[in-house]
Amino acid sequence: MAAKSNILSHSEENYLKEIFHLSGKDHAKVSTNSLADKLDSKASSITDMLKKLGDKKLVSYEKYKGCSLTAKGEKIAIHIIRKHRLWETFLVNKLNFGWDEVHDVAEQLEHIQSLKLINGIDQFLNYPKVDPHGDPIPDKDGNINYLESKIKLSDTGLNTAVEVVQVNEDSFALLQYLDQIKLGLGSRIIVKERIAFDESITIELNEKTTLSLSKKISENISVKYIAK
Amino acid sequence: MAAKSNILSHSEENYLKEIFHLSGKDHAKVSTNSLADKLDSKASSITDMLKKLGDKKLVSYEKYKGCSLTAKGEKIAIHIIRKHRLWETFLVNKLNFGWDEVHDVAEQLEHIQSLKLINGIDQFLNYPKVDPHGDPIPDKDGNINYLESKIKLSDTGLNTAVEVVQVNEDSFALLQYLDQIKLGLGSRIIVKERIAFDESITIELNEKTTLSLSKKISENISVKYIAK
DNA sequence: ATTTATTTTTAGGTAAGCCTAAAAATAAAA
DNA sequence: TTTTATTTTTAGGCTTACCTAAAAATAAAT
Repeated sequence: MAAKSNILSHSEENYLKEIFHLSGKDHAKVSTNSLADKLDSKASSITDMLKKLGDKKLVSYEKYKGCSLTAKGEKIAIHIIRKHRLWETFLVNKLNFGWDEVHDVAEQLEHIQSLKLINGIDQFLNYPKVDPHGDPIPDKDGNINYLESKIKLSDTGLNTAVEVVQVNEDSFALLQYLDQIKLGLGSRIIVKERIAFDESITIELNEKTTLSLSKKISENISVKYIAK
Repeated sequence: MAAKSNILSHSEENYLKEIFHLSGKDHAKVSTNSLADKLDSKASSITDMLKKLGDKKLVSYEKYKGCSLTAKGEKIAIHIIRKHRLWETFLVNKLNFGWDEVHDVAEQLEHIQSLKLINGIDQFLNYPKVDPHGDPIPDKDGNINYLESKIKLSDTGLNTAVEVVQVNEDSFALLQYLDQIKLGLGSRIIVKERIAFDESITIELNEKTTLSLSKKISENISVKYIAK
């Protein structure tokens, strides 16, 4: 019996990571098409890979029923996400990358195989809790400290002070725009008005600027309420 | 006509790097078998790849005549070596890796694609000139500052003070042994005796220890003469 | 100059990870 | 419930980067 290698390909790692993201906190089943979408490939390719990951016991997969991560698969997914977020933090904090410049590089760095390296980076950064977009960084045991009181800006009540705690890192264009209007983690916002027609909002930003944000933007920004 | 992608696979990059190393400063032709040896693969695989790299104009290749890098191929090879050595330096200087622990991780990191990243690391390290094994780090334009007066310990004259400037990074066992006997970059050595039978040498190390080194070890350590 | 040994190439095959097109299963609508 | 639409899977192909075994070219030895 050949010793199973235990080392996963970049592709396999990306599948696990994406299943984790799509599955969400409730560990919901993930459909073939949604994965194809996120991974920029075709449904038939997804089916192939899900079979393989199923055989390796990293994913629970039943034909036509979607998939979810096993404990083993989830552990690996979380470790990849840990690496991704630590590298992003390193790039921003130590090498002066902008928060809009880190994603692609981190997608490469997350596949580097070395516990000593990533734990070294963690220590070097003094064990950061969140990455430059406000996403929690799993610790070396895989624990993730979710901010419970996090709420989407699109769901925020009117005339209440909130603080930006997280933004979606997936869109380069969004991050660039937020940079431009000087909206970042820690920014203070009061939603002044919500327009029924398109669900856009008018906000007061950092006690200074007043501006309008589309629904699409406000859905990708998360905040927490703060004592005023 | 399809736009050629310009991005090389890890495998292609490894071939270029290895051809550069085997070719040496005189740009000698590299044989198929010597590459197969270094790359841990079979001659037939090498032939396949040399054809491909030849088509891409990264390598000059004529059947049965060996290969050498084109200007374009050499530029890429040097860039990969730059990345490898900068990462090794980062691991040792910033993350407290031992010089025997960095090779495998650097082999992975050297393939990360981002000029901003590697130039950022270079700056962060304050533009180091040599890596932890004493090998010169190419600058961002590809210039390599070879130490002209470098000489192998195996070729050093008797009773003359020399200083260790470089050791071969390829062997984990060698680096570990050197660590053990406390021989590192900057160590001072005087060769006291050379045994004709096996060409082993007896050295005085750091004005303290006296010990014997095999020919194989002394060939993998380079030194320069110093004023005593 | 032949013969022998070594090196290199060709021919044909494999596994991973993707693809398209067609078939099958499931979900939604009439 | 039957039809229609959507989702997912199967079947068969492609490319990359390997492999083995056999053939061809080159180098070394007699």
